[in-house]
Amino acid sequence: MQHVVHDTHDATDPRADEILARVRDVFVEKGFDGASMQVLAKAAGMSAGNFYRYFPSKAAIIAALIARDMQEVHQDFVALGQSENPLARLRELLADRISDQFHGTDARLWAEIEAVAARDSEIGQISKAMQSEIHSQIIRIFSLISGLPEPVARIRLAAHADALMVLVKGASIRTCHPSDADVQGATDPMAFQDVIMRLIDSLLAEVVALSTDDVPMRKTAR
Amino acid sequence: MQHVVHDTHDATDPRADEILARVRDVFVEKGFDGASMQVLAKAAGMSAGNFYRYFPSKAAIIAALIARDMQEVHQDFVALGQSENPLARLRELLADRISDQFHGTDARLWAEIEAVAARDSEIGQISKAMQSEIHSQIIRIFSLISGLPEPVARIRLAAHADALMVLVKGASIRTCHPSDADVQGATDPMAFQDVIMRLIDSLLAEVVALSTDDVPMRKTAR
DNA sequence: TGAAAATGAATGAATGTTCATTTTCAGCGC
DNA sequence: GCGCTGAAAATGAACATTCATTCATTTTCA
Repeated sequence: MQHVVHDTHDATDPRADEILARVRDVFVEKGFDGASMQVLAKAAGMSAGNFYRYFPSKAAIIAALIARDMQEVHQDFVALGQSENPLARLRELLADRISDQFHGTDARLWAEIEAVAARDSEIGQISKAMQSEIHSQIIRIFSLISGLPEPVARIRLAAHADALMVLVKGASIRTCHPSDADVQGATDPMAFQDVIMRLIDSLLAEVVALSTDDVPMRKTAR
Repeated sequence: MQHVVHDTHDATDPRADEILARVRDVFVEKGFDGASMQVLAKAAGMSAGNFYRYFPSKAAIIAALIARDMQEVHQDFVALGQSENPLARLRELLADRISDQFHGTDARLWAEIEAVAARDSEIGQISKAMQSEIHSQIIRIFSLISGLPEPVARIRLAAHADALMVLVKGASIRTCHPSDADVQGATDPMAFQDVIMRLIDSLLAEVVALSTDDVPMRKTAR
């Protein structure tokens, strides 16, 4: 986890950033509807009333939370693009995100956001914007590692980018499942991550393969 | 919980079943906390008070909803096991579940349940039980198509089963995303499903490969 | 001193759940 | 058919609680 130095003045109020960091866990534990403004305010270390000076609504908090994550991811991708071996670095980054002992709570927050996004249109749009952002970034990297010009990659590899997102999100959610003390169904996490990584490799292999292959649409020979 | 004959009323009140069918959409649209008991009761065509004669709590409704789905999935798998070409049938079934024009709302309900399961322990346990059920069923099919005895398959292929579940769930959620009228990020659904199916094929290929391969744990060339 | 920051009690709306009451209706003697 | 009966089915108004949001008041501090 190469934590990029958080610039104090990143077009974001550092105070708000501090609040978000404290508030995040409450959302993870209690969910969107489960976390009351009073509790959130207390977690932020201030009174309920004052809390509204920073975030005019609960949805706004989630929105800011998403924006914060988006920025982080964005920076990761920028760094990725500047790397001299983007493919290898991408693989590393994905492996990290799947093993995810660090951002383990991220997955639960994502699940929460995903559910909320389905009914709250404001959050829904922001969430969709974030997904779209990430998708674009992946396409950019795909363009790099495949050698295809970006517009072409955007057309041919859009589905691959989508699949990659599904894989990583699903795997990270599965990985950080809470209280897996079952003797029965407990799958070895390592083996699971290995399988997922092999799937990712298979997907990335297709991406690089499409750079040499000129057929835009291949009828799956299977 | 072995082979229960799928009689028309399977130890389940047909009335309750009818109610669940009507109530389901409300949960899909409004979410767990968003759907009030009053609204749910109205959707079921009865008063709030009477509603409690059928379901003692909101969580109980979700629980019953999950149980219903589980039964459905269970039957699918039983039929799968009796098929004479389980591998091909499994592929078909997965493809169906991914394309999912039918059960499109299922995915959103799943997302909702997943989020709720993280904070409501009752639903969490039931949800986990369902996942475990499905996992077992998949293992059983894997055992069939690989030729490995079931206990062995349960050990060697647990991770594959997990990965398969992640893939299918993730893909179906992504597929049924609402209002994808964007000109920008709209990925061709067909292409997406193709990629996912190729990943699934890759996974299933590993499953059948492990039947001939005797190495229990392979260090992945890293 | 005065504006910004912060408080916390109050408000009003919403909601899960309960319950006293009413409705429905099958059985039954006539 | 008819009135009676009693239990199950159904109602909808209340209850207690919770919670987002507001605001008059107090504190901070440059």
